[in-house]
Amino acid sequence: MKLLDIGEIAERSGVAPSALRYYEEIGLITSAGRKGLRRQFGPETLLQLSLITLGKAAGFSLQEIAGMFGKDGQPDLPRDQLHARADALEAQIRELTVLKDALRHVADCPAPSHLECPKFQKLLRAGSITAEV
Amino acid sequence: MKLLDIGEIAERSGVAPSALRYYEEIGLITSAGRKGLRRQFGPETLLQLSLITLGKAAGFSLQEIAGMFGKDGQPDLPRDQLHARADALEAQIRELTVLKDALRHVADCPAPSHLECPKFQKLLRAGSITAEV
DNA sequence: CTGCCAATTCAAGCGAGCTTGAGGTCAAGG
DNA sequence: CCTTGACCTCAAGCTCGCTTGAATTGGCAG
Repeated sequence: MKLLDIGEIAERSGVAPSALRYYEEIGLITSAGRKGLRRQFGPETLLQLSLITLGKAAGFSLQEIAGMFGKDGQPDLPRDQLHARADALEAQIRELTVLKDALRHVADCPAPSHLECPKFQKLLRAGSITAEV
Repeated sequence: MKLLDIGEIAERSGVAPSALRYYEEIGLITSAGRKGLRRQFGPETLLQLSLITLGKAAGFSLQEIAGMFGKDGQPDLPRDQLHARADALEAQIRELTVLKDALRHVADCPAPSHLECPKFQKLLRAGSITAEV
């Protein structure tokens, strides 16, 4: 099995070496061992980093991401909790869709004040996050 | 026009008063004026806060959110930039979908190591975030 | 008019997620 | 064998997004 050192991982994943060391420190990833002082990572680390990057973009904390996929990329969680996570993601996807539609609306609607535009308000309310206005 | 003071806004939006003051400080929202010392907010602030909350959940920084919708809830950006933002959101939605599917996969796939499961790898690669493994 | 209580300011502090810098080690190429 | 440079550790520092606390003000009910 071919091992990669931190610079290689950094370059191919786009994650800075300092960040990779930090991730290891908090137990989010694990190095396969050391060559001298140098950490050696297995290639699966690249896949894990894809997941981590993905999760971060989604607004999850590193702790939450660690909870979804253990250090080794295996889930620590029981199935139903994973599905619950997936459900939460679906909800978030719906919210993002609302935001996206809101943006498209403001880009296109000629109304003077979007916040007063009924269509716009309806969009937001569809997000179900809206406070009781 | 009915104005609300900060406590009312906080309660109805779920955003803490200290956070609201902070948002005003950084120019993300604007108060309609003061009654004595007390900030008074127009009801449209509640809608703005919905957008802000939405944007935060999506992983945007307050600066980025401010860029999408100006202080007054009106966009500062030209149409095409707004559409570009929306496009970026769509991309993010696709990524989230990948993450969601990945979670469902790990919940259901009986394979010993998901990172080695071809289906799983295909899922990740579909996210197009994956480094060249 | 009094007193309460919600609101104010301002400075300091906090947790997350890294980055930076100083000083040290060591694997590999010439 | 020697140099180079990528790696190491550890502590300190930084940005973001707030929260907390102390000291003060002032709107409003009684």
